[in-house]
Amino acid sequence: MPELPEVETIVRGLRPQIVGQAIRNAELLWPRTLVTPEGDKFARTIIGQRVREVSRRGKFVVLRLSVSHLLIHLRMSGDIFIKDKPVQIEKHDRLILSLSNDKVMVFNDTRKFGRAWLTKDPEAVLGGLGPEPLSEAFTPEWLGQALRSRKRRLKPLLLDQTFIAGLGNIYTDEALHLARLHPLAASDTVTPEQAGRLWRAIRQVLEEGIRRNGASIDWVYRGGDFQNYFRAYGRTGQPCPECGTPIERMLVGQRSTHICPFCQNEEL
DNA sequence: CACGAGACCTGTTCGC
DNA sequence: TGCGAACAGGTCTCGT
Repeated sequence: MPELPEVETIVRGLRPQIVGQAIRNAELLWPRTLVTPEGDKFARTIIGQRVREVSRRGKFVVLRLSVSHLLIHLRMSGDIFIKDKPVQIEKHDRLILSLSNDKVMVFNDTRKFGRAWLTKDPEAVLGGLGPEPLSEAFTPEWLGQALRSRKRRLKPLLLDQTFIAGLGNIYTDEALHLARLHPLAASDTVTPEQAGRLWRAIRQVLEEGIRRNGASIDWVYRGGDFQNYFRAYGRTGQPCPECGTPIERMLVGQRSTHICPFCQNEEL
């Protein structure tokens, strides 16, 4: 489910409900969800700490606690809910934190890919991430130079979280379509003009995604409606919004990829 | 360094 | 109707 705009939407919803609350109890229902620390040390360490701040780094939800950080990555199917006590455990609930305001934070994750870290050194987990695409550090010049310094196909490079943090399959397809760039184009051949277009497109699709509270697909519905404004993603056979040519689906690095063969044609 | 394949999981949809 | 295959918003690890 979640890419940068979906995670940002979740963080914004979470923040006012849990900042300032103390953690009264912790239940780990699927042990593999927790990368660190081992077993019962988790509950012992987290109980009693207070939530100081809720933020996002790339696709990670970051809870700064009194003495540790709790990092959560939702991967494909993870989601976080705040519920009133008493809660009954639902199918696929993996981690439950009881708070001092009689609410409960539930991490639910159908496919069990999601992961959490409780650590005093969040940089050990987040340190390898590339720049935040909505930050000042992400400039057209930086992007152009970074693309030229590698020799990769554009789409897998944009999906690489050590290159830029936060893009996933949807927003990458959307950004490449908006920038009129082919997902297989070699990064070291992108001109400054094209890099500028890509920079604008990335900013634009992420900002619109956030404005629309993310995208809701399949059975995962969170209220976002960006899925109604997709240009390319998931629109195989439907007309390109720019030129009417049917959108085509192809495979790039094992990920399904959607392009307009007319607009995104710098490849052939 | 770049890339493909397979793994990790459960659930839904598609094709015969 | 039934049943296996394909597919899903992510990332890691291994082999070439």
